[in-house]
Amino acid sequence: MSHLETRQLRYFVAVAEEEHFGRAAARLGMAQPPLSRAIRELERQLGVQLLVRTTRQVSLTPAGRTLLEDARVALDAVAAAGNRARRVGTGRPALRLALKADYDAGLLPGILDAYDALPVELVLGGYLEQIVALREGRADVALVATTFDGRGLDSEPLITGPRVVALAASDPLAARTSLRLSDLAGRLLPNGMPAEQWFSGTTGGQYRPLDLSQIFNLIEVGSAVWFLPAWLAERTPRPGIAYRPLEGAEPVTLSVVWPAASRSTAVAAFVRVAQEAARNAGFPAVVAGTSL
Amino acid sequence: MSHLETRQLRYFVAVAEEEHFGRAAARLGMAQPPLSRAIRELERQLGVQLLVRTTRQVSLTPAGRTLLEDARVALDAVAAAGNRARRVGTGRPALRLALKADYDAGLLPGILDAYDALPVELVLGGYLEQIVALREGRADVALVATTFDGRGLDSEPLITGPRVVALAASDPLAARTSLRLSDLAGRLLPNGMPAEQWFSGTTGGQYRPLDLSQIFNLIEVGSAVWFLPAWLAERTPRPGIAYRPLEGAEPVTLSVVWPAASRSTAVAAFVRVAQEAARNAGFPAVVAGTSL
DNA sequence: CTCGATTGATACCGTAGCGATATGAGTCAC
DNA sequence: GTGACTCATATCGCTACGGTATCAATCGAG
Repeated sequence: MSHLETRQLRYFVAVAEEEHFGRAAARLGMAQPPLSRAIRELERQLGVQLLVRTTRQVSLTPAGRTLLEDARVALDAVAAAGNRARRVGTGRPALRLALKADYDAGLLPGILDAYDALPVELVLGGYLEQIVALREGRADVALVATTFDGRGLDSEPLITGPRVVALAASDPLAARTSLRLSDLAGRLLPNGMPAEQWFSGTTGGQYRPLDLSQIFNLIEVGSAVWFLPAWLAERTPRPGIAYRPLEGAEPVTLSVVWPAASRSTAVAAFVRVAQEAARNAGFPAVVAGTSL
Repeated sequence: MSHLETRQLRYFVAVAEEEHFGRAAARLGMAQPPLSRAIRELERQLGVQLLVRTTRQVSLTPAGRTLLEDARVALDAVAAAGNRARRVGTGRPALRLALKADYDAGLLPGILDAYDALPVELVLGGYLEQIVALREGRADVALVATTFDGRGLDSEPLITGPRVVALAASDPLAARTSLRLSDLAGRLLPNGMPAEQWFSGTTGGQYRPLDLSQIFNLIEVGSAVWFLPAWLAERTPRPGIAYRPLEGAEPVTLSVVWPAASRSTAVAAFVRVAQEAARNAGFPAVVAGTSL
């Protein structure tokens, strides 16, 4: 029984995700025939059929589905091993904190002030990049503002607040004291996504991310609305923008997240400091209906 | 930047564990020169020195130590991915329960009776084999009777009881109502290990395992003593053997353990059934000093 | 100090296996 | 039925992996 190689798993993940040999091969930067052969060899090695191929469709068998899940975890673990070793060997040690720009609710200065165990490097990125950075060992800890797939990750909540909607002050809807999602049907988010799709679990892969100032520009001129946590809205008052509570939306929790396998004392200390900072920040329970 | 392959990690783990290229090559079933070259290439890829070589000694750098740890985790994850896929694809589904023979505290029949989600396959093995089987995906859940390295594993306690010592009924020490570890200095355990080493964190790799009947034979004739959980002793009364409480020993907890990454409902159901069975078994809080 | 033993590095070679190109075969749309 | 699409097969070239032979450095014995 020969050993599995990460190359085989990478190839399989590509095909399984694309459900298409040609696209998977393109994504991997190789031709389709050797990819087909590699997958066939993988199936022979495992003694298991992973994919059902017709000439028009590629679909996963149950074994393929479990392998897809497990292979992603395994590939992350391999990448993390390399990244962590590379990092320990080169450069001075530092705690790498994955952060979404401006999403720290004002806690960051206090945390960095109080955290003296190690210098802190910031790894900026959106929600998905944060999680991937943790899984691949490119970040040690993250501040994350959404519910997330917690496989292999531990977290502690820091602060919680309702979700609010940001719209142009001149918008007719700004006259209302609170809004519902259905009020915003037909409006667009800053990234171009229809507002009513926001809570329906879209990946957003096809929508381009923007930075905060671009977002606020779009909102001010009335060409977009946006959903954001109240603790973020409080910190960014803008004359041309009105924030209104969004009824029926789940509250948003800012959490500190780290790999469950981590036994780093530096990470543990950071978590403690962050929790302390959140308590001291004294976020009041924001009452729904408060005008921000 | 090229990708890490499991072959590179396997080679590195072998060299790092042996701290010797020749022995590592032998263990891998290959010649030494290509192994040296592979490690050098791995260091080049990571841009980090992993090993310090002199002609007489190979030792790990800090980066090498972290890579050794992470690589073992990653290799386990890869192996688990393959094993789980192989298993899902072939044969009927079953819950594979890793078990140390006779260590179920009598809970097993009740659990198997109540567990009807899936047929259950038993995977027998000692403590270490149980943990490895879970990590490599060869078992779904285990009943474990020792504290263990919980990295990547979740557990729930089932029952707890004091540790007792088993010795021949004719042994002079059997006249005492309770014993301390120091009373047993010079005695041997059934596997040949000196009794006083039992709690000093030995790996026991050099001592051969025995099955319960062999163990009890050795104890009956007075050539060995043994430490075991009270809930195991209760279930195996033997005329020629006396059980005495062991003062100063930690209580032993029987736990149900599973991979933290598992989201299998079959495993979750098993855990619930096992906890229920443990409650119903009505193990009384065993008072230290009780004669068994 | 010299010599042999030990151990990792270097040089060189044969080949397995990986990936590319060309082509075949099955299926669907029209 | 024909053309487009998609995966499988056939074949070839080359990379890179592993083996053998040898060198170089270190250490211990005498």
